[in-house]
Amino acid sequence: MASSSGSVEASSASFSFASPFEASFSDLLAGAGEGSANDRLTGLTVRGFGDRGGGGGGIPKFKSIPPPSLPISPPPISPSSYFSIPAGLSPAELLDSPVLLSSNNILFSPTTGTLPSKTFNWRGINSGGNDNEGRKEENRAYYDFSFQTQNKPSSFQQQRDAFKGSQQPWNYQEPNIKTEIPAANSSEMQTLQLNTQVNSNNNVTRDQRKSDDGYNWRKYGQKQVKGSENPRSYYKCTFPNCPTKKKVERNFEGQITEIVYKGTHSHPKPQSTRRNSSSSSQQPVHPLAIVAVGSDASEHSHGGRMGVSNLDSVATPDDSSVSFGDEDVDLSSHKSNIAGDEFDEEEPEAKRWRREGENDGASAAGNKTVREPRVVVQTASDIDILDDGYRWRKYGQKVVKGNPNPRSYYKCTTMGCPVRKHVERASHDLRSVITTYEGKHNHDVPAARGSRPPEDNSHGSTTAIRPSAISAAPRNSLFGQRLDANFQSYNGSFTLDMLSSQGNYGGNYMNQQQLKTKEEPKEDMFLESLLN
DNA sequence: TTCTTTTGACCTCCG
DNA sequence: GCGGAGGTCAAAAGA
Repeated sequence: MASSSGSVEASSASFSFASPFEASFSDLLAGAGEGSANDRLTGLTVRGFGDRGGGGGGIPKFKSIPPPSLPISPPPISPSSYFSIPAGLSPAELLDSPVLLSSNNILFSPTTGTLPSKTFNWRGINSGGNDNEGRKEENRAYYDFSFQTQNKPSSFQQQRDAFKGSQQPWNYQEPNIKTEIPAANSSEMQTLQLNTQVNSNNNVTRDQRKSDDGYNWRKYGQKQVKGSENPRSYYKCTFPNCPTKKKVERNFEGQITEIVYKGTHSHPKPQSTRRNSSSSSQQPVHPLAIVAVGSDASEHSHGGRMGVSNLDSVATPDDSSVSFGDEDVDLSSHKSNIAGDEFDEEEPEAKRWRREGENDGASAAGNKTVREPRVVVQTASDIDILDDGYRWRKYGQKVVKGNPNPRSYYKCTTMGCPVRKHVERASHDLRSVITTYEGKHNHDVPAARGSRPPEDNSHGSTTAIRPSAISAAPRNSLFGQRLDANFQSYNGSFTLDMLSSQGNYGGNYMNQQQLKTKEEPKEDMFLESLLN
């Protein structure tokens, strides 16, 4: 697959945003290309969705997630947010929509634990930035973002201009974070990599390596795992007696596609002054990378394999105290027959998925569904990675044990595709979103954003929820609140341009709750049972 | 000199 | 018991 890479080096920050408008990518490049060699985009990573197993219909590698508890300062419910909900779009519906889960694709490194103290200086991207000013507005950084919806012609261009302009006091001073701009076309994921670090390429000099998560890691192994073209690196926390490990997978460009943490740090985060070791920490992270957070329950009983079969303990780079016990993420608790699936109530869901996932390549042919669980824990700032390029339809919602937050169930709208996912806010941190993927897509990423999925044409009653509809918006932690009832308190001027201009997703979204698909009585019943 | 990364070999688990 | 796959070790190399 042809690819090019480039990066934007801003004065102090790198950023990423997802562009649902792949057609305008060249525009972005052209626009961003203005400036010095170091300031211009030097790389547009065009990369297909990595599909595990090498098959054409692999699960998209939107697998990066920040560790469960990035020390992101909980955003105040800021009424100052320039956020407005388009007419006809109720906040409640908005809250439920995965569309909102893709506010943007500024993907902070999953291992970055310093987010809270950082500000993102959007101005700096093109104007050279004003750190002082950026800092002043740090508190507003997540909210003072707005973009207009009225002018539709070239949303992407507008976004580009918006980035270039100085209208977004959206500050984030994380000099080392590489961000990417994913977009999708019919069969691949395009990633615009915006590297604001000193280096213009993907390589990071050793001196610049700084553990994003604040911890120090030592690489102790690397393997080429079966079913993945990406090598997997193994890291241990260098702190004495700390059992924490992590696995990092990178694509051929060195971008992190997956991070799996195992264990819990037995120590506080080291001071950042010292040199850190993790080479992965400064590597670009695929915007859709999932930090498959999970650890094997057997961790302490034997030196068994790491895995995501259980979520007994999830080490987070940022907050080692956070763990996903059975009460937090009880994957085995819900035995509901979702959409007709027969769940083995005795078998942990993730484990079951994993087991079934070993039967490769059966889903599309109507055989046993190939399932590859991907538990994604995201902070609100990273929820945009839910923009996986696929289209989802909500078919259920329920509150599961251990988490007062409702879990939304979504199904890939592509006909015959068995993939489902459910999304819920972490009970321990409302700003974290846990997404679990089930199955592998047996099709390419849907075509151009803005176009309606086939189901839309064939089934008038079916509404595709386009998670990426507004993904081009700069990350705004406001989105982190969108699932909260307090979301309605936002009365800013944020308008969902893409919602209205890109395939009428706003409208689709608005109706998602209403548009129960007729062809899925089971799901309706399921939902009803949940609501009762 | 120290620390980190690389990499082949070995170990462990599981079907 | 065997083989495959993933995880870990540890010597060598590199920064």
